[in-house]
Amino acid sequence: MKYLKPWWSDGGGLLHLTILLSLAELRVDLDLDLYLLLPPRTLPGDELLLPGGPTSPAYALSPFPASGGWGRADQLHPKGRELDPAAPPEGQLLREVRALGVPFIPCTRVDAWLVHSVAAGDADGAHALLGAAAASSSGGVGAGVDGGSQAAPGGSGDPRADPSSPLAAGEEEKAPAEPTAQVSDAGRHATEENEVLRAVDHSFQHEENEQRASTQKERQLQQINQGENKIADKPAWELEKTTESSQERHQNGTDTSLSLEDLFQLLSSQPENPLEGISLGDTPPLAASINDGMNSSTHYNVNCSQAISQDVNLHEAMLLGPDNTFRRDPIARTSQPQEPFLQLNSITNPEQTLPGTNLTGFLPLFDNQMRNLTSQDLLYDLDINIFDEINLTSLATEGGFDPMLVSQLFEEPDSDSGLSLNSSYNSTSVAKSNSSLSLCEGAIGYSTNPEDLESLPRHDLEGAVGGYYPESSKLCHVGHRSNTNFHADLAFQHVLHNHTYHSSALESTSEPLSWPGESQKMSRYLNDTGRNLSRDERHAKALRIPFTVDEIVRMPVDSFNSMLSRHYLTDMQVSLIRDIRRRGKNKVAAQNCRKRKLDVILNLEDDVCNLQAKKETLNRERVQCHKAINMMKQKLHELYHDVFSRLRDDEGRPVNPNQYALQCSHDGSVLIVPKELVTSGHKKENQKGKRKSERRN
DNA sequence: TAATATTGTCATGAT
DNA sequence: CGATCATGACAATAT
Repeated sequence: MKYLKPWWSDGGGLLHLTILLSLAELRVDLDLDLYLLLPPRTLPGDELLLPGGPTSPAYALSPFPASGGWGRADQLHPKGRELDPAAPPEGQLLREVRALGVPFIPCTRVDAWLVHSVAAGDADGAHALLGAAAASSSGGVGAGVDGGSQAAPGGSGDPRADPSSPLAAGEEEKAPAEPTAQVSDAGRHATEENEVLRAVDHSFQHEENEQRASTQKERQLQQINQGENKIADKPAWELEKTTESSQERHQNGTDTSLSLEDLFQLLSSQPENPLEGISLGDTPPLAASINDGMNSSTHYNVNCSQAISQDVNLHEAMLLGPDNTFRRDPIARTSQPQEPFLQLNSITNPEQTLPGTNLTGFLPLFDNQMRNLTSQDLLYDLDINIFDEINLTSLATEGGFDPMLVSQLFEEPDSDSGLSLNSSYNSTSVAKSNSSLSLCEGAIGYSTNPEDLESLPRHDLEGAVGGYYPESSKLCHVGHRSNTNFHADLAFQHVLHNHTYHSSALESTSEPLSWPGESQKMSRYLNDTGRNLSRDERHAKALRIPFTVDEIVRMPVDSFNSMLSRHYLTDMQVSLIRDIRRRGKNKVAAQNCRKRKLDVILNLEDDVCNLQAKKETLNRERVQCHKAINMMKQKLHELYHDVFSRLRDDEGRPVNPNQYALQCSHDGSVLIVPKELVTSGHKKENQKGKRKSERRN
């Protein structure tokens, strides 16, 4: 059981933000929700550690092995206090959600249920969600747009209504702190975003909606601040108008998007509401729901790993309709990856993170986020770090395909670190860390939203990108495009490249998740300028390349060529794609090369150390040998003199050792031989030995 | 601010 | 012959 650090774990209201965003996306786009909320690289058996910031609770999500899915709510157990004892039990919005009367679903519960529902075949649930989404797109979900809350903003909801909730028992609630400051802070964020998004959404401007949207926003903000709990039934056109007037909302810093209460209300009002019967402590309904789904539709009878892909299909069915021009590659259909390819949205912009989660302080922040999540904005990249580039692209979009503008972009002095393949710089070391980086890096997807298509000039669609994958330049939605076939390719490629050098840097880039601030590499992309796209990524955006840099680089050559042939790409696009691929490959090669060189250096250093140690050992042995030899010489010398001291010649006189020498014969006898004879004999023996050796040769 | 490390990119040759 | 890899060299950037 390991703990996974959530990517939004920079504390504060991110947990609540995630909840709200998830609920908001339920309304519009289920797959977005999954993409957004599925914890990256989370596997059954993992325990997800949700953020435990100073104002948000953290929970551990345990898998529910009985149903093969993710944990029931009653298996959620608080972990946050273990990490942060000072953390209050739950935030204001959670209390508000609980007070709605619908079964309370914490953030992780929503995630778990979504996975469970779709993956395990809860067709009803999926249909309900789709219905909600469809109704939303057609304006039928207008109910509750006001953002009114059924719960008292002060947390009047009974947190103990659901005994199974980990939040329920005996947890005190923290009162909102400094709502005014929170609101102003959120407003400042909204202003900053508005300035950027104004250019981005230039093509989406509808002046006639601005006034109404502004009025709505003001009203909603007022309701939020005053804690109004009523849910207004809004007509369909109003919701749609809200959707279309996202840009205007950005400008005003307020929003008319659905509140979480409305979303819950919406979900609860569905006749086949998948949430029915699902309570935190009510397991059988969940299981029944799953079983029903499996029985009612084999279409959803997919395993958990297929859920995401299936969800993409649902999304397409919802957004495009039967007569859309969007074409899915049949090969891609059949080659859906069997393993969950979890991606995350850039929705958790660190810059938008606020520590406070009190109601009045947080809702404006949520409001800001919701602006980016409603309708077509839901598909937008929320990372304002790239808005400058998007802006350029937007200009290109609006004014056609301006080569000058593109060339200017290409000539911009900012030569940020080129590619970012990670995205699997999955962070850095993946091995330690991982790839497709978050925050859009290396995983730039493109929307198939027909609204985006409508907003684009026709010649753009035909000339620049091709007719099959029209994407909005404003989009940086991770994994939104149905490139799941390529995900399999990526995985396969990753395996294939295992025989090559496994660069930690590469691994890190391959990591689908990078914790903000964790990697130095990350800081490089998320610098002070807020720029997080590499040069090639920006160029790709500028030229409206319908593929991510990561795809382009990692795709097998066959897939790459077929991809180029399948899409109508301009020469400039093809050239850029090939350059991106070449540079990406070379970057990886350079990383491998450096790693290899470093390893060689390290190995050489090790060899040097080993050889030095061996040399010292040999030196010591040599000294020992010298000592031993000297001792033996000394003993021999003493023995020699001892023998001669005892020898006497025929006349009884001592034998001079300088004139005679001792010589041992073959039969063991010792002879006293004059040294002249010994030396001459040695010479003769040496000559004989030489002759013998010469004969042998 | 200088020094150093890191990283991306290009050119080139090898596979 | 094209794609890819390996690597030295250079430049930009980060530390």
